Amino acid sequence: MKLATWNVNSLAVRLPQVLDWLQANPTDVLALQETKLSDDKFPAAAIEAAGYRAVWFGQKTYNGVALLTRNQALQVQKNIPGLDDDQARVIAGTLGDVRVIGAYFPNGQAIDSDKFQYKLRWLDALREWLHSELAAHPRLVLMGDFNIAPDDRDVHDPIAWAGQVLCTPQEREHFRGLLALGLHDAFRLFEQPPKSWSWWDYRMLAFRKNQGLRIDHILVSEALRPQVSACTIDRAPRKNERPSDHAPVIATLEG
DNA sequence: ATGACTCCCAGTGGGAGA
Repeated sequence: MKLATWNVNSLAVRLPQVLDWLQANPTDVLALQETKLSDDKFPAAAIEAAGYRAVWFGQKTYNGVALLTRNQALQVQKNIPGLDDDQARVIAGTLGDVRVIGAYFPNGQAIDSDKFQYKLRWLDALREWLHSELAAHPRLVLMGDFNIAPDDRDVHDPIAWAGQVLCTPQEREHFRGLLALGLHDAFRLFEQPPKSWSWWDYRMLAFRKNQGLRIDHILVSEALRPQVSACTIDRAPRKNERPSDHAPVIATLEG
C-alpha cells in the first residue's frame, strides 16, 4: 500500500501536476492540503477520469483538504468532532482496515497572534480526537502538512529559526504528544539523507539552495509500524515550472 | 530589510502562507 501527502497550494493551479504525479507514482491514498476550492468547484470528474476516487472538504480561498484514493473511502469524517472550527482542515476515511486522516494543521503566523492561539487549541483538539480514533482504529495513519518542524535536523538554519513559528517548543511538544499516543514518524524509521526538507520558501532561491523545512509528515500507529518499508520525499514536483512550495511525502506499507 | 514569491479575491492593492 502506497500512501502520500502533498500540500498543493491551490488544486485549481496544480491539478495537472497532481494527475501527472499520480500517473508516475501509483498511490492508494494521496492526501491533499490547501486545495483552496469550495466543494462545488472540486475537480471530481477529472480525478475520476484518471482512475481515482475522491472525498473532499474545502472552502473558498483558504485551506481545503481531500483524499484521492484507488478504492472508495468509507466512514468519512470532516474536521475534528467537537471542535467548533470554520476552517476546512481535516478529512478522514477508512480504506480496508486502515483509518487514514489527512490534515492541514494551522500555520500559526506569529507567536503573539490569535492564529497561534488557534493553532494550539486545534492541536489540543486533534490529540484528544486521535486518542479515541486510535482506540477505534488501531491501524491508523495521520498525514499532512503539520506546519511543525519536529527537530532541529528538520530545519536548514536552526539558529535563525529558533523559537520561530513552526519551530517553537510548544509546537514541538505537541508533535511529541502525538508520538506519545503511539504514533511513529515514518520518515525517521529509516536512514535519511541529511538536509531532507518537504517545503522550500518560494523566495530567496530557497529550493535551488536547498534551504527548507521538513513540516509535512506521515505518522503511523504502532500496529502499522512493522509494515512500513519505506518513507521518502519526492523533490521532483518542486522542479516543475509552477510548483507548489511543498513536495509530496510517500510511505510504503507491505501487505 | 516591515523585502524577496505565489495564490487568492479583488479591482490597479492587500492578506496569507511558512
